[in-house]
Amino acid sequence: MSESNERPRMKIEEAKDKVIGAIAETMDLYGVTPAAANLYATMYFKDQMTLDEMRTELGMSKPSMSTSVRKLQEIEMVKKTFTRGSRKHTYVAEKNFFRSFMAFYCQMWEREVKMNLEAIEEAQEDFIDVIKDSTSTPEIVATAKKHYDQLEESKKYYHWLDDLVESIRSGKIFEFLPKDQED
Amino acid sequence: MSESNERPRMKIEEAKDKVIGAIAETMDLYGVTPAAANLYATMYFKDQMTLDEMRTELGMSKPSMSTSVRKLQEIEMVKKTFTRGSRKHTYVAEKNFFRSFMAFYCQMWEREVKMNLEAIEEAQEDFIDVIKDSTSTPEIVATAKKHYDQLEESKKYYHWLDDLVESIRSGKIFEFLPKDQED
DNA sequence: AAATGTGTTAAATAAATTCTTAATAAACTT
DNA sequence: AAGTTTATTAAGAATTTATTTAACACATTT
Repeated sequence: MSESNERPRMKIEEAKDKVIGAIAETMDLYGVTPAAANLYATMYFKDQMTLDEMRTELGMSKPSMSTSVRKLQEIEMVKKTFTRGSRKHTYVAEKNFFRSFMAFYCQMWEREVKMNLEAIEEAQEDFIDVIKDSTSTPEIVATAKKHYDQLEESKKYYHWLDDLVESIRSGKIFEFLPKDQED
Repeated sequence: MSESNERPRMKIEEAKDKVIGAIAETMDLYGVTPAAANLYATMYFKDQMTLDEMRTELGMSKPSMSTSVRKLQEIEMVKKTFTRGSRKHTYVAEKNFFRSFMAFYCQMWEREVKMNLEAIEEAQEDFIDVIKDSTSTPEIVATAKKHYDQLEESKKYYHWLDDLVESIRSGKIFEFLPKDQED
């Protein structure tokens, strides 16, 4: 077994760990738990993993792996695969960062656009009511109008963000910014 | 004072609160503390604020406001302004979401590109050493090569992300995706 | 120069989140 | 159909993070 090829084996592990550390560190700035971040980074170098393999590899509990892998599935960074003959579920990490980027940011931005535009529409209606209200003093009307206009202006941004999402989803953005740039 | 224009005044506050709530909720998904998120959203409807005004407005401690506003300055969503005659520092919220977007994501992505590319370069050097190492078995060499190629492929993504940052910083992206789209 | 007002830092408390152990449910095998 | 394996859910423990209170430092004014 130990044919003294221990050193290169160790070096491979160290090299992987450098990348795993960097990926995990950036990921948990993305609102992912440390366990999920480590898990994804670990899976990045594996073909596929079962929950038990994850547990032994990361030295954590199985439920922790279960919830982490589910979170990663939600943001489409991990997919469940069908492995014939094994009763255990197997999971594969998305290794194409373009797809991870698309899944993560489009989901996040769409949510942001939806939530904020809804709030803005409601608020604008309220401001209009105040402007039309005869009991409002001129000063109050002026304030309402100012806020209304500010919100109206901000909508441009949310529409732009929506366009950005669409151009990423459709792949059109890669006509503007090619994937394989030379420099 | 109370000329029975209480109702429109209240309605304005309610309308603002709807938007403040939405902004704050999306913001703390961005790795900002609740206090900072609420603070920014509150400042969004104000011309400028001092630390004491923030404290009374949000009902929180002054150090909390101090650290929050500093965090917001770091991501360039708040700027310090010079107010003649007042000893208190005054702060203004960035109200142009395009600029906030630019500051926040460019900073985050640049950091990510830098960190991960550094780790990748180091790891790739290690993999090359393993490949050249005479004590490495063919199987180990194959593994090292596979990982090396996977990292090489991933670099395309980071270069693309870097290009994206550049096109946002320069404003070139708005030639591709205009700010004022009609639909 | 002393004193007041303002902002920041440090330590401690409070709150929230993450992880684990234990129990339950589901699915597959014999 | 019973038993075994696997995954999930629920509840509890522990760590981490956020906020506050208290002390400090700085600056400005008198």
